[in-house]
Amino acid sequence: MVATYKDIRRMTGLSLATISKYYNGGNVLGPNRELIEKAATALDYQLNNVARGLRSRRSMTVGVILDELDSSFNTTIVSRMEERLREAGYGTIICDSRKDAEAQADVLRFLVGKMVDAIVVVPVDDDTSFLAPARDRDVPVVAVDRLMPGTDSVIIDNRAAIASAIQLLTHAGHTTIGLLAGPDTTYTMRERRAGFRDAVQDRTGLLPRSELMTPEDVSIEGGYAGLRRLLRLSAPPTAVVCANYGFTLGATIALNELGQESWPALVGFDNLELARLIRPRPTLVTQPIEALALEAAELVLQRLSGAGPDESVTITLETTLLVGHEST
Amino acid sequence: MVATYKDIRRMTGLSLATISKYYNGGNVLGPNRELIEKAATALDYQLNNVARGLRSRRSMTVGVILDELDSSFNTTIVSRMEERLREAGYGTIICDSRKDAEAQADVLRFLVGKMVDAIVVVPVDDDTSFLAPARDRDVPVVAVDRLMPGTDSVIIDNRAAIASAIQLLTHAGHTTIGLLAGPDTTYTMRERRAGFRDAVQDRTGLLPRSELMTPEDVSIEGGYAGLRRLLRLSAPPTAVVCANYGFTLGATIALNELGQESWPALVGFDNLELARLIRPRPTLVTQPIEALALEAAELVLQRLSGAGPDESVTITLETTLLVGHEST
DNA sequence: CTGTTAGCGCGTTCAG
DNA sequence: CTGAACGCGCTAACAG
Repeated sequence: MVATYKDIRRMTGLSLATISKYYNGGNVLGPNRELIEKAATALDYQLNNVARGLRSRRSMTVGVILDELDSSFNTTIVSRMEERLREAGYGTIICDSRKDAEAQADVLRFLVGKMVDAIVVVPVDDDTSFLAPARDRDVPVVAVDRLMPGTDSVIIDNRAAIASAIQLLTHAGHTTIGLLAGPDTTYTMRERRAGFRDAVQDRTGLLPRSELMTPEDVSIEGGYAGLRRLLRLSAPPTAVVCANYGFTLGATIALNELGQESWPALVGFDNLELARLIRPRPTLVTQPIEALALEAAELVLQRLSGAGPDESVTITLETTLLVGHEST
Repeated sequence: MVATYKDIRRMTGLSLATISKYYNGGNVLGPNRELIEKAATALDYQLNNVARGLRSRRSMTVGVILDELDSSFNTTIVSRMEERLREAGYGTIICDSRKDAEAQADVLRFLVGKMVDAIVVVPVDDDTSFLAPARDRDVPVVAVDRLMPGTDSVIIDNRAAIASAIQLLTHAGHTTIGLLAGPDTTYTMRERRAGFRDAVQDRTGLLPRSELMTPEDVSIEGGYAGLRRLLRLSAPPTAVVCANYGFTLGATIALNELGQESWPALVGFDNLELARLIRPRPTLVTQPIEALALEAAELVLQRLSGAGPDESVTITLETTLLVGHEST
């Protein structure tokens, strides 16, 4: 049987209230503190967080919903966030929505039912209606990597990220540049495509032809097919920007299957580890993923402590451009 | 304010016991069921799992401790396990031990304090003493990818996995084969090295020279350095087996930096996605990672339901060999 | 089948 | 600073 306050009372003769105070930072006399500590170690006592949560209406857990778990971006987010939250005493319950909106709504309800104190989400798309159960119960929500109106968000400056890539490429003399990006249904892709269009117009004075920025499936396969399509155009691009990590992978696979002569310059996204594996070594738009995670964690903790403004907060971080070899 | 049984009682006139029975699968008369259902939707009622857990002594969460989160192996494990456990109503709290034994002991205590109903762990090393707090409180533990005496374990047949690789290579005429593996401090590496030694002796009649199987740091860098070392030997191997995914990556990076002529045959581990990216396309020992996760989840659920034998259970799964190109 | 009565382990009033 | 008493929301005996 697991020890409770009652067992400590039996050993120390103190009352439950005093013991409770000891564990909650109240003032307890020195001798009594020692009594409690001795009893606790003797009994191998451990606070019961469930009972505690019942009274204090806090489960000391936060829920994290990811659109996929098999991505280095999300893995880093979870790892860093979990570390920070645990430091603050919170457990992290993760759920994978598998990029499925219905599953996402399900797991949100699941988490709300689990009485999580807050929810962090990398959402499937821009639809925020699935958050209703959380809002109804005043469970704070923080979105990562998506700007969601009325919700705290931690994002990167997608337009600036793409613009930095375009600047590098135009500076190197490229005038026909292709983009591998997904459909405009998610904030991230919409911003990156818009950033591409604006930056190209800015630097060349012309809007990019639409065939240079046709939406692809958001997947490695999409990047693969997209790159091949771009190179088959009558006026193919001499440089290609990949709007995320999967596209970068897919495009690289396609390049590897082609003759070396026909390689366009490539600018990819994320994952430094990979850069060493790939020929040609791509230039990479590098997101501050760990910082993103930490900002999100801090935002959660701030909301949980009741601090922070009434309106929703948006934190925007900048990317850096890591220039590769053979690619510009 | 969130609704409780009392609110439902007020709306229906029924007693708390009846409402409880309704939510716990007891027999409740049709009209009463409807009354409760109507009240519940009107009040937007949701069961309070914390209160429930206090009575029933189950938090309906399981803790998962990973030695690292940034590995496709562990990511797949978590993703599949989480899915299955959620299906059964359990939340999954993850913790990253970052391959640090002390951190591992800390998070275990953290999870026990969070009243998790069971713990799944991919342990840092073979030392099981850190599990004591869980054992003391009768929290079932399942180890994944490590054989731990006295603990339920789900593992793969590491010796057979390596043997299948050696068989392929010797069949292709290789007689001098190198191994990239870590030190013998973890079960997995110990088994794979032993499997290598035995299989080579089996097929060639000779024990492999120790310089062909020197331990390397378990990392991409270790694989990189190890492959270069092997190729600089006076009698370098004509084929190399990589004992895990990181070594496979590192070795491939090293190969890419060398001239094509000097490539030995390579057999790697895991990650099919990667295979398409790499030249030469390696032969891969493929672990049934999803099956591993599902077996672990089922084992947990079985223990949670009180079933299963008194002794600890070991489940062993087989790997398959995915033969690549240009590599044998 | 339903209602009544006790708690689960802890935090929080209030007196003292 | 300490103790007694109550209740958080729910489940588990019992009666009826």
